[in-house]
Amino acid sequence: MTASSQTPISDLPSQYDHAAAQARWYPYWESLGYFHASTDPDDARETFTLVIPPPNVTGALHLGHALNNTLQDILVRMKRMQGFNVLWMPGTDHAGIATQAIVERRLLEEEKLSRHDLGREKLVQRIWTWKEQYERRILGQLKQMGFSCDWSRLRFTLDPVCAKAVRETFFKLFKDHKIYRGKRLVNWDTFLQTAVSDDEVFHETVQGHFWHYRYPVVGPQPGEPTHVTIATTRPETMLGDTAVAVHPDPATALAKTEANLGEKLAAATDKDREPIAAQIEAVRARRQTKLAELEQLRDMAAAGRMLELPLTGRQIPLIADPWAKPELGSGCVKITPAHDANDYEVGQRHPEIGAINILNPDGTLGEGVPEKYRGLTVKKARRAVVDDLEAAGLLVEIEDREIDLAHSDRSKTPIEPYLADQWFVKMDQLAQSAMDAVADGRVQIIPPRYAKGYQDWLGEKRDWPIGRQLWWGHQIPIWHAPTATEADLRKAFAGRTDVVWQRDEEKDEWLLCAEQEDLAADAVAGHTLTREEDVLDTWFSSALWPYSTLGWPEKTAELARFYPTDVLITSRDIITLWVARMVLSGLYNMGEVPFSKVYIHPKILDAYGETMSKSKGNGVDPLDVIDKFGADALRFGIAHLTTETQDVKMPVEFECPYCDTRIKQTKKNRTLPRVPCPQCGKSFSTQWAESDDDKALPRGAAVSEQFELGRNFCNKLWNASRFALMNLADFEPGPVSEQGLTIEDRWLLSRLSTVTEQVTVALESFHYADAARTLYHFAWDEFCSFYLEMTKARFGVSSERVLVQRVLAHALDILLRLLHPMIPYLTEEVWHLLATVAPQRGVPAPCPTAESVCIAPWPKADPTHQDKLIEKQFAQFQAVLGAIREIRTRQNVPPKESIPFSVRCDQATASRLEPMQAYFTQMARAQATAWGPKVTAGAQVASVTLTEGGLPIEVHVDISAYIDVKVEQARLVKQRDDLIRHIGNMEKKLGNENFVSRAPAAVVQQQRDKLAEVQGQLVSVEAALAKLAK
RNA sequence: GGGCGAUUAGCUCAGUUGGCUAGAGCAUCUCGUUUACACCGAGAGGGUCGGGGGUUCGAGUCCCUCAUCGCCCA
Repeated sequence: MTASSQTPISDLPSQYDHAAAQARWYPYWESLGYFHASTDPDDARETFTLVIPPPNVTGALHLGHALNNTLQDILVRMKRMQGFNVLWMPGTDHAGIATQAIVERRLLEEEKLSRHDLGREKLVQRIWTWKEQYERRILGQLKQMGFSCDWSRLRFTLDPVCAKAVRETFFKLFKDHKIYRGKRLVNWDTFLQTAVSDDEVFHETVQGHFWHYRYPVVGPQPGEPTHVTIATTRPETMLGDTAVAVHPDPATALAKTEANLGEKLAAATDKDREPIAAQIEAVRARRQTKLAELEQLRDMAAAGRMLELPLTGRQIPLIADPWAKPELGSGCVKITPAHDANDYEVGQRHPEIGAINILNPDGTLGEGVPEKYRGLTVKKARRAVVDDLEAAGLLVEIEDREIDLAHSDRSKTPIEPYLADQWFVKMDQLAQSAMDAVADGRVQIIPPRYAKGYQDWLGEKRDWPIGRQLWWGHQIPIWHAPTATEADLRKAFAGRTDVVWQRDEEKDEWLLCAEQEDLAADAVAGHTLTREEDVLDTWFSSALWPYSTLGWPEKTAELARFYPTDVLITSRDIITLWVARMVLSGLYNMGEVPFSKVYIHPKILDAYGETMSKSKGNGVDPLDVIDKFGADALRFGIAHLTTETQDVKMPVEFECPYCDTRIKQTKKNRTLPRVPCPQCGKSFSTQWAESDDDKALPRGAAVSEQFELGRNFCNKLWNASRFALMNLADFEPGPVSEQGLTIEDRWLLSRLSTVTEQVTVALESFHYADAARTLYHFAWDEFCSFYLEMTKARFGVSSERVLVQRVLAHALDILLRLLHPMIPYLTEEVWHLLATVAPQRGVPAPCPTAESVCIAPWPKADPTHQDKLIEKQFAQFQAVLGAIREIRTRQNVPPKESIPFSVRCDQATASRLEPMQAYFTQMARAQATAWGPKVTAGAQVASVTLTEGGLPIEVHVDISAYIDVKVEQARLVKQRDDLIRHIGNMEKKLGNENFVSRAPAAVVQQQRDKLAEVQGQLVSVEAALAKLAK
């Protein structure tokens, strides 16, 4: 494609058409293969690689993804321009539980079917359909945002290439005895009938009860209590009790509690004192009333006494364990190891008490409870148990209480702690290797504060539960052989290295693991093998992402060239779940860390500081933002906000589809199905619309004003480019000699060089906001507001025209290249337009340019252009111009009127500024009447004294035709007072012996110079005042 | 309960190793369509840097403490 499909320069619209540019240039880049990383052996370019954090296929992308990928694309595009062979590896994640949960929920809602009605194969098929649909949508979104991934290498965590890596890793771990099966208390989702990880659980406080009831002591001896009282929020779990615990040393425990409270009291503020004092009182009282009894129970526990467990006919032991808190309740606590995390720990310390599972996978009560309760749901069982305890006269009290209840994030139903078989990876050595990699700097986490969480989490070395009772995922490559002997296995797999086995003593069976090929049910003669049903945790496959995507375990050209990758850019919430696991798996499988740098970026929050989510209704769809503001504006806005310490707060607004009014999103309106527009009165629908009436309304997009900055900036650039292009119609390439350059040319080249350096450094160190702000300021306030404005006066001068055109074409060229990573579409659009008028351009000599800015070389700062003196001199010009403009406005000089002014300054400054008269005319409608040290102010002038560049410059504007003495006096008086106060402060400082003797000499001198300047200013102001008073 | 981070103009944010009278964008006010841009131009107003201590010649910046908010881990 060439620019011929673009509009001719003379017809360019005055607003940047982002939609057209997006449609034009993305296919262009793709068709020319710019995003494709090369494995050609003759390609000697250094590689630069990063893998995308694969978005999961649960749903569409949100602004968080936009941020994450914008930052990656900015880096990738810069590196590509710097000449690297860049691979940005794209892909998506199957997100096992999340995706299956969504498809199951829809299945139930729309067809009233459970997954069991459908069967494994059909359900998985449905999920694949879902995946295809959402993957397409996600990829479309990524492309619209302009991301330059190597799409020819697209991967999915469940595709055959990744599956091979997963199989290989599992096999290797199993062979290394790093995988085992054990019983663990898991978070059981009774709706989805699977274990969910801690990260998939959210807590909610609900109104509940605290039931107190009594267990009879078996054969109480004289003087002993006949019952112990326990309390629970979940009475039905008593059916699974296997002990009651009492503290082994209640006296010491109470004393310790009291001592702790005492310390707290001493440190407390007045208002906190009272409740703490009350607590201490309670503990003391308790020692009086309860201690003897608790000690007696403790002795009974030591003696092996038993309790009657009501309703079950079982007897359970009284045990001594510190989990029982003597200061709380009765001091005794029931122990249900199979259904409570703390009780499970107690069970580990007292293995003899055992554990009884009372639940079926679907959340009804099962084999472990008396006949009568079997098949009841937890809710019904709770009522039955409470009723039966009451009937038995054992219920003591029911207390109302707020309870922290765990819910599954996936099904939104309450979690039941549940003892289940689980597959684990042993983490001791693996975790250590990942800790070492960060500790010794092979992996650098940026900003470094995030390394602490990473190290702390790995330091616990908790084994990794990898099994999920799901159907969507990598099925665990284990076959159970309950009947075969090891001799059978040896015989069946003689000579094969791709099958290994281990004994599971507890289950009394052999576990076989097969490397890549599945085992047939009859693979062992005379025995039947059954495949493990569980699938692997999604993180198991994403842990391999940096090399599974490159084809490992095959020895591919990609793997050889692109592993290890360079950078990973991600969000802080998956540092442990994902980053840590990639590091340890990379070390384990590849022997090398998967990336050397991890950049952790901020999160996008709404105006209330809450994370955005569809379920809260405060989410913003990047496509809505693109529609409204354009992809470039979205990207620039994001870069501009990505600072190091702050999360990105983004006030969300609805946009009325009728009248474009923006309506601030509130916690109240963000969950409504329809919202009325306060401007035009009509209602529009939101994401919550369900009824046909609501759905019929046009949708109000959710956007944020934060993107206006980017949109305005793009439009500014567009118009600046348009102006430049119009004036370059007769451009002729040629050399630019140093001698021909004016002060403004040299200023621009100097600034360009400095900015190039700053932007490069900022982007290479992930300081996106710095880079964006630097470019924004340079492009708008310097390139547009000064250089372009000044060209207006120069284009008409035939002797200057050619040179100005050459400098301008060069400046625009560099600016486009520096901006391309952030705003790729606009820069590409202009790049091609520029090529039509100035295909060869450059300073000092013109050279042919790249066909696309996407592959144009990244600008190099030319240090010979950097000139601090020129910048200072230019600043003087700006200051004089500013002074004239200020006086004009203040004195209400009509904009069209030209006014005379004079400047008193040293001769050198005068001879520099005097030739710039054309600009004072052009930019301030002012004519200089005199320049130099001998200039005196006329009678009716408004004056400003500048200290720009050290020496005072007095600007006197003749306003005899307009003067408003009062206005001028008021301003001067205010200025004088400010100066006097300021001088006072500085004199005080300089009069301080400590300051003069202890501060660095340079700082002291600086203060003295400043004082002199300001005193000079004061003299001028007072002189001006005196003149007005006449 | 432990850890991390934040608190600067009405709003969203900058502010390098402590050192010019604390900056930007949006919003507000005044004026404006003169060679690209009203998604624009010129100018103005607006801040006890969350509170309180401390270190220092000097604190938005360093230390302590309190308050509020957010996130992570128990």
